[in-house]
Amino acid sequence: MPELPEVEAYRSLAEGAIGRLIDDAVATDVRFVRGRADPHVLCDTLVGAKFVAARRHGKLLVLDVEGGAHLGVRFGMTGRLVLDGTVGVDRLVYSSDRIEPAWDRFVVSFDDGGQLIVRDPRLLGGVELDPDEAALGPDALMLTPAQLRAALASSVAVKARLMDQRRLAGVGNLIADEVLWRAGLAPERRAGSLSPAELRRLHRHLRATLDDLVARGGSHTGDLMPERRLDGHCPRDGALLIRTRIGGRTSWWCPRHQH
DNA sequence: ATTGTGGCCTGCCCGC
DNA sequence: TGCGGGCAGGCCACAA
Repeated sequence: MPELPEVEAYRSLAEGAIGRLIDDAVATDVRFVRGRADPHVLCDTLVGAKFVAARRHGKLLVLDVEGGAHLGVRFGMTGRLVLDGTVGVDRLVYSSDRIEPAWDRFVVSFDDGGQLIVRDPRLLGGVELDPDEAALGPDALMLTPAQLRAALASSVAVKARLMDQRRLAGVGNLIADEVLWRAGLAPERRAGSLSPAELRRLHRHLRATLDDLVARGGSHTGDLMPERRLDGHCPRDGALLIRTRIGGRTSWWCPRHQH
C-alpha cells in the first residue's frame, strides 16, 4: 500500500505537472474531498492556476498552487496517481490492477490536453485544500537520531509509535514490520525502553530500509514481505513467524531474533 | 494531553 | 456456479 516509497514515486511523477495551466478540476465523488473546504471552492482554486512545486511530507503529497494555496493528496492504501496516462507505481499490494473509470476520484485537466488523476478503488485516500502539515511529525527519510529518540519517548509499543504520523511521518504497517525485523527489535517492546544502542540501531535500519525500499520501488519489496503469511518463516534464521495485533494492525515478527 | 478503539470504504479470496 | 463473510490498513472521530 502507499507508504513513503510509493508517495515519493508519486511526487516524482507529479513534477511533470508543474507549470502547466489548469483549465478544469473535478471531484467525481464528493466523499473524496476532505477537510473543511467546499469541493467547489477547492476546484475553483485550481482552475486558471498552475502547480509550482510537488513536495512530500510522510505519506502526504503536497502540490503547491500558484497564488499560495496547497493541494494535499492522500492515497490511503489503494490510491494511485496517474499523469498523462502514466501510472506512478506499477504494482500496489492490496489494490486492484483493473481500470475502472469510476475509480478516478479526482481529475485535473490541463490546457495542453493532459490530465493528473487520483485513482482510488476504495475511498480511503482523499484530496484536501491547505492540509495541516504541522500536525505531521518529521519526515521519516530525514529523521535525525535525536528526533527518533523524541518520537519514541513513550510507554506505547514501539511499532505503534513508529506508525504514529504525528510523531514521525511516512512509516506504515509493512515498513514498520520490515524495519523492526531488520533491527532485531520486537514490535511489542515499549518504545521508551530502547537503550541508546538499540535506538541507534533502529535509526540506522530505518534510514537504510527506506532508502532501500525507495530504490526497489515500493513498501512491499522488503525482505520480510514474502513471509508475512500463515506458516511464514524468518528469512534470517528460519524461525516460524509470529502474528500479533499491535496498534490495531496485523504484525508479523520473528520470536528468535527480535527482542 | 495521551492513548486505545471502532468505523469508513470496497476489491478480493475462501468456504459452503 | 453464486453468495456471504472476513480480511486488508490509512486515517479520523471519539472515548477514556
